[in-house]
Amino acid sequence: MIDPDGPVPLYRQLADLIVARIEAGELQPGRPIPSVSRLQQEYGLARGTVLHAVAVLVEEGWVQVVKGRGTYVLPR
Amino acid sequence: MIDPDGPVPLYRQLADLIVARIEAGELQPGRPIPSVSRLQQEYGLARGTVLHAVAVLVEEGWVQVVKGRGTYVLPR
DNA sequence: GCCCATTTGTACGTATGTATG
DNA sequence: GCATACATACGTACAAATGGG
Repeated sequence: MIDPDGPVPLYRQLADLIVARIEAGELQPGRPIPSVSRLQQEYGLARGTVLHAVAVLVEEGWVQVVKGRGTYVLPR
Repeated sequence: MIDPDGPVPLYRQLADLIVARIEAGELQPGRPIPSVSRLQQEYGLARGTVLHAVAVLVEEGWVQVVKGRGTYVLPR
């Protein structure tokens, strides 16, 4: 899934992966994506790296973050 | 503010700048200086460079670092 | 109102790889 | 070779918001 040795930064790879899961319909609008801790475990990444990926997704309009609750997929 | 082309290393320039802000009373004893991320943004520097500058300030007795909280101006 | 678990936000410490002068 | 600087990444710690019991 994620290639730690490739030229693409891990946070970018993770962001792309989540987008793919959204586009595949696995993660649906209005529903939360896995929590930061969950993503950390799932992909074996550090917290900072996951947060970086989420920040990218917010910037690109894929998700919306609600502090204390979760990160939600936006409608398209 | 900071001159990337001058002979003075950026971390040294930043350290001097923060000292100036302390001496001007803008940053007060017992209060935190801007975070590493904040300083990165404010001055357009890399994380490592900011950390280097903070390390200099610690060495010179200007500030005290508290992990997870911030970097505080010491009383003089 | 109070505690507690969950979740996101912020922050510092350290390390590695790359590039430049 | 060395110092400087940037980007990335992991680790850890503390803070704030939410929701359930």
